[in-house]
Amino acid sequence: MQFTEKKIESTLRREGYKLTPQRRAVLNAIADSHDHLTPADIYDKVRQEHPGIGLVTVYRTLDILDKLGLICEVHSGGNCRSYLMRRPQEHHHHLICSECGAVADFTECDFSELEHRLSRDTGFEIEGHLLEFSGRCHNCRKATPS
Amino acid sequence: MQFTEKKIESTLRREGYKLTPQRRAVLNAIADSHDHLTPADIYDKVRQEHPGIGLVTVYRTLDILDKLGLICEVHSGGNCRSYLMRRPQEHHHHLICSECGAVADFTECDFSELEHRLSRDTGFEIEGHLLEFSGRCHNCRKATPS
DNA sequence: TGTGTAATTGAAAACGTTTTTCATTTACAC
DNA sequence: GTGTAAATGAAAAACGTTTTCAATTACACA
Ligand SMILES: [Mn+2]
Ligand SMILES: [Mn+2]
Ligand SMILES: [Zn+2]
Ligand SMILES: [Zn+2]
Repeated sequence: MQFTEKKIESTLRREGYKLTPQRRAVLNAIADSHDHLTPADIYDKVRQEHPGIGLVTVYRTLDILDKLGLICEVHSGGNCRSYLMRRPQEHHHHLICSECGAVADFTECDFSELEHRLSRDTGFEIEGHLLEFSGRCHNCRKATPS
Repeated sequence: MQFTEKKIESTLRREGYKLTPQRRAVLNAIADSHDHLTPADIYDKVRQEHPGIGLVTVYRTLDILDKLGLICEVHSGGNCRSYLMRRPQEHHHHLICSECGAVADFTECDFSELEHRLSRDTGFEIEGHLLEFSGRCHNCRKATPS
């Protein structure tokens, strides 16, 4: 923990970000929890020790920490829905371009083995799954080869 | 297409829902597109033929169609983030309880083969993936065995 | 083919989350 | 210490979504 925290602080500094008490507080809130915390969760936790912090600062700090790869953003259930016609036996998954948002479909996914194992290990009764790959699509690769 | 549409209309009726022009319009908007449409997308499309429809009605219709299993909701990128500390080499995935939201972690995922194939077929350069199982957790199963 | 009624609709307002704006404060290089 | 650019927080705007409620409408039934 302390190790990780030190490393994170030095990363911030190295990237030219100032190390403010607010950032430290957000960092600690996340580090102290083994759960996923929403921005609001983090705001609430941080305010206990640090009343007066602005929610805006929490958002800004999260953006930075995420951009630096120090925390990771989890795509949790909520307001990010889109819909499509359910066509029978058309279970499929997506490849999404991180640059332009282009979507390609694919259908391959065989999780029967993994589902058995997980079910046994966790007691969950598995009902469905979500599989998504992200990457750069053909067009974006041509446009800006990295 | 016509077939699917007819089936859907009869399903609505069978479940006691009235078949209004607005519902038909939302249905057609989704059926006509092979893309995922957000509620706002659908609203825009529907309004072309059916100005005066309320966005509220779109939302309500989507809820119903989803509940009946006629369309499916896709978890697309957007505003549903939560954060956790990125611990090195801790790439992992989630099992999420659809009833209480409990989360269990697991680490197994080997997509190297699939990634190769997808990359070849689609031209995407794959950078990452998201895998999530949903189901009912141990506690929820004990509480309400289905 | 009317008629009654419960379901459905849309305007408006409320809501929760995230972003923008801007004046004030602060970290830190010198 | 001092100067300066970066960071903060209050407030308001901007989202996407839900609630409320009076007016409208689909459809079962006479
Ligand atoms: Mn698709
Ligand atoms: Mn986890
Ligand atoms: Zn692209
Ligand atoms: Zn549960």
